[in-house]
Amino acid sequence: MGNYTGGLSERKKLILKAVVEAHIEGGEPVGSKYIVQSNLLSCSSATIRNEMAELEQLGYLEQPHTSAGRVPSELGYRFYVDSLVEQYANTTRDIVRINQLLKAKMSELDQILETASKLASSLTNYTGIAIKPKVSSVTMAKFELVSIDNRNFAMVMITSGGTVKTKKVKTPAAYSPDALARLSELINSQICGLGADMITLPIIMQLENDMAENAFLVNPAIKAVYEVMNELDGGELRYSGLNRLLDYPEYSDTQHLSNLLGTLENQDEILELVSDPQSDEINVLIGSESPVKVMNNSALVFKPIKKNGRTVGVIGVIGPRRMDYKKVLKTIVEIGVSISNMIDGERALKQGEDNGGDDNG
Amino acid sequence: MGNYTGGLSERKKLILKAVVEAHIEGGEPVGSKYIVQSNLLSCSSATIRNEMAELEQLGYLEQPHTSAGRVPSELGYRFYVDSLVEQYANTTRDIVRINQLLKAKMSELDQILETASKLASSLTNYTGIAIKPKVSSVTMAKFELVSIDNRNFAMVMITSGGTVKTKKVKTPAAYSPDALARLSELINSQICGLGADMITLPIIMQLENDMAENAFLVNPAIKAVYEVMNELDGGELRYSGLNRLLDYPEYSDTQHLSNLLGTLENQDEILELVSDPQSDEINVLIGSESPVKVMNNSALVFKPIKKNGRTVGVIGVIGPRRMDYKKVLKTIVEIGVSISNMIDGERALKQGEDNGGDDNG
DNA sequence: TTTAGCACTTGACCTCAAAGAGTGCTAAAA
DNA sequence: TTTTAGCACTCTTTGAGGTCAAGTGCTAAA
Repeated sequence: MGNYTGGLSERKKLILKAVVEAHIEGGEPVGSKYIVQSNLLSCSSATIRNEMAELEQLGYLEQPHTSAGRVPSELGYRFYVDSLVEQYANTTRDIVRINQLLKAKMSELDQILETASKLASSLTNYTGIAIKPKVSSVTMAKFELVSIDNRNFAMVMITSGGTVKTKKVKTPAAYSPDALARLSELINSQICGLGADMITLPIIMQLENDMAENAFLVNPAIKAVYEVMNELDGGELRYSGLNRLLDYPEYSDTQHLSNLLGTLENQDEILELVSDPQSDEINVLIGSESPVKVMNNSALVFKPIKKNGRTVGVIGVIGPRRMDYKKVLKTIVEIGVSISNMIDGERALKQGEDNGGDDNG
Repeated sequence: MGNYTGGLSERKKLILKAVVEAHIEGGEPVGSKYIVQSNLLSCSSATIRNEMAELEQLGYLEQPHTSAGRVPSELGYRFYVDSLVEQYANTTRDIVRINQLLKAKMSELDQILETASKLASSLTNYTGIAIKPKVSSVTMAKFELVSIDNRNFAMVMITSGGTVKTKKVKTPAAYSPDALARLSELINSQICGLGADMITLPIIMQLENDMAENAFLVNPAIKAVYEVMNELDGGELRYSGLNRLLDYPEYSDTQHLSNLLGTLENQDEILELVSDPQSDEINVLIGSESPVKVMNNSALVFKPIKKNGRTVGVIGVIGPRRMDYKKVLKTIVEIGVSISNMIDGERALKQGEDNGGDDNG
């Protein structure tokens, strides 16, 4: 990219940019006169009108009705955002402040992400999202079985990613402490390192065999392992600042807002959306670029959070299509870097092994 | 109560009930003519008008403006609800279906409550809430320390209530397996059974003393304990069906809706509200009966979930003041019973020490 | 290629009158 | 004493009509 002009004259670009920014700010169609007043250009409104008519024909602008000003089309936003992305791809300034805001009692990733989402929301005035996304190929690194009473024990699992999960297991019959210790031993030696799809029936039968008269403990335990793996696989999705949606007239249509809220709550669609990012850096989905229909009038900006090259979370914001992309991109990039610094200790940006080389624009 | 008439003639009660139900259904002021048409009463509209005028003077009805019909006042709803509460206080039927709906992959209380909230929302068409409420006097029953690597370990804590919580602990220096075992031993003997406010400095210093050269492990561990206790203390609050709020014109005022969403998201106020129920059975807060100002036009119906006499959660719904209390009360009671059955195994309804008796409706 | 000017279109907004719903009150009926 | 019919009154809702301002497209001149 870099010098790719997109087929637009320099003046058209300026006008397009002016229209987009004016519309983002005001929310209303932008007329030729307004552009002239902002004197970014030295020409008359008639000239602007001609240019705008062409921009409309090219698909960058739209006209709600004959005598209204112009509004950016999806393509218009896309053009605008692409130019911004170049600009912000490698921003790392101003992060000090965000670092400070995030630093409060943060130790677990979940908490970091949730706080980050709140932060993103309050800094941008849109709705923030935080996701612990679908992580395929989770394996277990370590098990510990903790007795609660002789019919219940807690299963503590540490995944390859370092996440700790616990699950209470209720056994069909009373067990002895020895049986539990033996089970722990076996699971640690047999199951560790396996993914969900590698724990097959033969392995389970072998376990039952090895447990002899305590075979009844195997099934509930394995079930717990499965459940945890699936839980991790599902991911968790949290929003903050949902009420900020209401600040924008775009969502004054009750039906539309209702649909959006419903979709957001359902989680599945959104999770799928962000679990499969196009870029490892910042992603921007404008309107119908998102496969979720109800988001046709909205935009979604998000950024995967990586640790040692693996995606461990996502942060972002959701808002109207006429989102203040400038502010949002900046904020999300900064928060992203800040989180990376936090969870990776010093070496925040390690050279990716297969992430396709360099990323300095 | 039972036969307490509330000072109203039987006819006034009938009229009040008719007005409330008509308004709940239609959302609009109810005129005298409408009441006549529903022929629950055999008298003319003029008579109804006289009665309604009196009901208004008594404070049970309100008139939005001179030539509109009547709308129930808060007092009117309260009267209506109180009569319903009598009716539903001991319902236990129809629970079979709810039982089935809840039975999917339910093992942990968190999951049960969240699913119950969704269920409540979809059955009533209002917004469902599920809460693991503020539980003061949490103590720890058991600790287990699981090594991750020589600078990190996971702390597994089982509370007096049987909840299992884990916390990752990062140590300021590398530690030996022996040190960890020793720490585990000490914590289990010293901290178990203590509440958050009983872990005092002398105790911590004693621990450090006992750990000798491994004293550096004590502080991070104790910090983790504190964090878990506070977490439990805070409770967790989940909503489902937020979009259903939009089905009601009461929330078409954007500003109002925004405030409500903000309050709901903030959690603190709502948690406090439901953590201190007036009744162990079903609670109904109508409009300004709730101390949360933004809920003046809303109603909150909730029911504590008890296990062995201790409150372990809350389920309920939030909706407009003109809520279909009949349906909601029935639904919440039924879901509540269903959950109780589930988490208590067989003896779902233990003879309350102070819950007062039988319940075969 | 740019600009000035003008006719035209369109949604936003205001006013006004009519319609409709529901009341309170009075006087007659039960 | 209670209920009912009838009527005048009040207030909101709705729609038509008219004005206004914004912004355009187009033409002709610079």
